Amino acid sequence: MPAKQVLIVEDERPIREMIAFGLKRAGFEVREAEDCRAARAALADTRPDLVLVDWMLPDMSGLELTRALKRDRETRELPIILLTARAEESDKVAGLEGGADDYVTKPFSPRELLARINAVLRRSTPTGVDELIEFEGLVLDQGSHRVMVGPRTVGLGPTEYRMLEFFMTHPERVYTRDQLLDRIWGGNVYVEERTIDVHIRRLRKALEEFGYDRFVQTVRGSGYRFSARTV
Amino acid sequence: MPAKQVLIVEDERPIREMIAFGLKRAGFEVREAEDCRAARAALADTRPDLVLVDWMLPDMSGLELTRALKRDRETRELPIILLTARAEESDKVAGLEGGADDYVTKPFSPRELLARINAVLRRSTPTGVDELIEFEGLVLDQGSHRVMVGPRTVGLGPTEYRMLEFFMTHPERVYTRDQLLDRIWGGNVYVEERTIDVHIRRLRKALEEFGYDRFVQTVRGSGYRFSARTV
DNA sequence: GTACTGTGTTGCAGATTCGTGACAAGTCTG
DNA sequence: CAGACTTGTCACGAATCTGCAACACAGTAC
Repeated sequence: MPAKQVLIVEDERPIREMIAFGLKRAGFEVREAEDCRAARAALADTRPDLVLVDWMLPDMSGLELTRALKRDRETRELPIILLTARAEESDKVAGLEGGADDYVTKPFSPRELLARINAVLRRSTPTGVDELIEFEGLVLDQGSHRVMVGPRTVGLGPTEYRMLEFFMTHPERVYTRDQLLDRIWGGNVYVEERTIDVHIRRLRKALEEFGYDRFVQTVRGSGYRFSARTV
Repeated sequence: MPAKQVLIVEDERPIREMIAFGLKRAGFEVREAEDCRAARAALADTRPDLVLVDWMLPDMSGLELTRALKRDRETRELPIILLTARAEESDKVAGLEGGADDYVTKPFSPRELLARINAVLRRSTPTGVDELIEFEGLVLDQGSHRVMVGPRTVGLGPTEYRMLEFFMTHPERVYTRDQLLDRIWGGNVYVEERTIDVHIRRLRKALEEFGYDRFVQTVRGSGYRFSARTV
């Protein structure tokens, strides 16, 4: 079982680091964000397995962030735990109604926090990257998000590399060529949409060499999808 | 783009009709309900794209209705806009926490209402493709009937896909070929009405492959209806 | 029954979308 | 600079989708 990744959204640095320390010791991989903007940026990059959100944040309340994440299809499944101060506890109902999966009142013991996290993770369905990693021979180094195919990376150019990386972190979902350009080539580059097809082809070819066929699927009229399902 | 359907829940008839008039002029399809009970009945019949709820209603407060709708998995996704009188404005926070997507204070100009509606719809309705993805799979959560069409390559072309998508979101209701052309093909395309029949045939055929017969029903002289009832 | 209307079914040609190989320009390495 | 490697485009054929017409069948009115 690869390490679970937790994103901590908390503005007060000491608290944040304390939590991070505790989680790392418990075997979690930790990412940190000091406000909602940073959190969104982090989420756009990589999807963690769980998000810890402080109730009070400088730019947007944790509740609002929760609500926003639960509203977005992209992040709806993401388990969220709210951190609230005792005084704010009366708002816990609002917190849960906002879509949070659980809440923990400060001050809390590391043991309690861990218990909550594990409980929420157990509840949430793990059909995603992890499954992919374990199920298939492809190795996804969760830390640096480096994708390795077989003993050496062969036949994959940097672009196909990024493409595979993106697909592995966003499986089971169809992306239009437009979206792929956005998320793999990044922002404002002018590239023909059909170019995607060519890179898809190259990626497929490279994967085939290792017996990984049918992972990149075409959804006619829409785009492409990366799937571990045997179809 | 097919016309969006809005359900107005408002007990005072003049206000309700005024709003309805404005929305129709703006190209929306409008349904009306005078209280929460009627609203629920209407929702059981057909699911609109958005609901306008008055704060003060005879049988249940708009806030309660909002909360109830947001609590039910069936209607959770449904965007809701609350209509509040100026005096009630202090409750707006409660309204939003109850799950409403936006609120508008009376009196409001038609223009403002339209702006809010469009904003909410923009937020809640992803691009066509994304919507597809959401149904990719394919999941019809129709009450207790959960219908799934296997993963991709169901023999469904984009058009049949949109057709199924439309039917799934508007079940239990008869649509004429004319309406189907409007809402599935969108606005101004000249297509023979009989073409609908062909696509209906293809959709039926594809569904049959998965044992989902009799979902698409013919209403002779009128049109077609999609029903999840096993009849 | 007969005529008539509405719907089911099938085949097909044009249109659209995708897969694939080739290629020139660009980049990096030594 | 040569050579190896990447990368974006293009062109062409293959696969698929789409709307239509034509025919078959069912329901209805007389």
